[in-house]
Amino acid sequence: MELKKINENVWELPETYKQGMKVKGNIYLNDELYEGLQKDVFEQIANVACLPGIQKYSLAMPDCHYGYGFCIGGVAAFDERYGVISPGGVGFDINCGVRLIKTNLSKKDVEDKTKLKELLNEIFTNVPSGLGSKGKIRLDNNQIDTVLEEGVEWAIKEGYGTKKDLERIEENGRMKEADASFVSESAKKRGKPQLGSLGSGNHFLEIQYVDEIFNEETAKVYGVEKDQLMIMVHTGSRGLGHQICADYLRRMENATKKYNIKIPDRQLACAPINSEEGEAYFKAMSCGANYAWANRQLITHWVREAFEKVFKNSYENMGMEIVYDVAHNIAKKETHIVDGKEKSVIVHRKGATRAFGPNHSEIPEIYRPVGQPVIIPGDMGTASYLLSGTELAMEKTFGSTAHGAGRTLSRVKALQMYKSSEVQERLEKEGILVMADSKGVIAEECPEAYKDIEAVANVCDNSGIALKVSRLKPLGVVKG
DNA sequence: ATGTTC
Repeated sequence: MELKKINENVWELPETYKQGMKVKGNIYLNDELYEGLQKDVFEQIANVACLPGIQKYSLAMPDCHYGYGFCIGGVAAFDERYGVISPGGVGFDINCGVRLIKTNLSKKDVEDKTKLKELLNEIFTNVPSGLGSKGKIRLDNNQIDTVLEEGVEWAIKEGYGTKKDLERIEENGRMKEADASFVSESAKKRGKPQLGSLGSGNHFLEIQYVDEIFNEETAKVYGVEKDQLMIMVHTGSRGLGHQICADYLRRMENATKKYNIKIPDRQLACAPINSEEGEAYFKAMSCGANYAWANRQLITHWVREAFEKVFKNSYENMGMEIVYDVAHNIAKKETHIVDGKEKSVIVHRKGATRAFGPNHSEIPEIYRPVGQPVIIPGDMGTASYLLSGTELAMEKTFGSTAHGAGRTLSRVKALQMYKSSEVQERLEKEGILVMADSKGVIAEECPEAYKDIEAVANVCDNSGIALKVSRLKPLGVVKG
C-alpha cells in the first residue's frame, strides 16, 4: 500500500494500513529518503500504532530504519493512566546520546597537525575505547548503586566536573525515578568496570570545528561561532544498559501475557505503565540513563585533562563548557497537549532527540529564548549538526526530532567494500585524523556506510521539527 | 548498541 504524502516532508500511514491500528502513522521524510525506505519500517510504525493507549500518531523521524520491535527513529507517546511502556521502544543502549562541549579555541589552534595528533593521542590514552573497554576507575557495590541513582550528581561529588555542568544536561543528568534495587546483579557486574569508557560501533569522540552558522541569533545564545573548536562525545550505557534491556524484555514477555495485551510482534513486549512490571522497567531504565550520563561526564573530565596537558592551560581558561547533552534512546514522563488539553504521557524516543521549543520549563533558562540545543551526529567524514527545538515539534512530534544519519550499508557490507587503512588515508588527505581501537571499525564506519546527514538535517529544518543552527566538521576522530 | 547466540 502506498503512503499518503501530506506535504513535502510528511508522509501519512493510514489507519487502514494494518488491522488494529489505533492511530495513524506520521513519517518525516523527503522524496529521496522515502524512496530509500524498506517496507519493514512502515510495518513497524503500524505495529506501534496498535499498542494500547497510544496518542495522536505513531511517529518516525527522517533517519528511521528497521530496529528491534520499534524502528530506530521511532517516537510514540502513551497515556499515563492506561498506556504501555516497552523496552523495545527505548532500545538496547539505554540513553545512548550525545554531548557537545565547546571551547574558546579555534580551528587555527590545531592547524599544526602534530598538535592535533598529540591531542588525539592524549585523548585516546585517557579515554578507554573499544569493545569490552574498561574505564579507569573501580567501583564497589555501593558506588555503582549511587551512580545508578544519582547519575552526574555522583560524578560531580567525586570531582569529575562542576555544578555548572549539571545545568547543561537533559534532566540535569539524573532521572529521579531511578532505583538501583530494580537492576540485576549481572547488569551491575557488567557496568562496574566500564564506567567512563567509549565503547565501539558508531560511538565516537570527535574534535570538530564550526563550519557554518545557519542561525546567528540562536548560535549566539548557545555560545557557538564560526571556526570554534568543539568536542562531541557519542556513547551510551555500555553493557549495563544492554543487560537491563535484555533482563526486562524477558520479564515483559510474561507481563504482556499476564495483562492480556495483544501485540502484532513479539518484540513489542510491553506492560501497562502503572503495572508492577511497567514501573519496575521505568526505574531500571532510569538507572541505565543515569549511568550513561555519568559515563559521558567522566569522559568529559578526561577530555578536559587531555586539553589541559597539550595546551598547558586550564580547561576553564579554554572555555570548555558543555553546550548540551541529549539522550537518543529513552522513555520520559512528560506533559503534552492532546486534543487541546494538557495530558501526562510516556514518550518513547528510540533513535530520536528531544527537541523542546522556546520557553519550555524543562530546558536550561539560558536557552529558553530559542529552544533547547539538538545534537545530531553524522558520519566521521562529513559533518554533524547542531539544531534547536521548536514549538512545532511540541505540537507535532511530542517535542522530538531526528538523531543521526542512519546506516545505509550493513557493517558486513561496508567491511567487504572498504579497507580501514584506505579510508583512514583518504580522510587524512581531507584533513581528518582517525584513531581506532580495532582494525575493522574504520571501514565499518566509513562515510559511505551512512545516509546523507544533510538530508536528515534539512527535513528537520524544512518541516520545522528542529531548526538548523550550525554544521560541525570533524578534524580528529576517536573510534572504538 | 552488546563479554557480536548464557
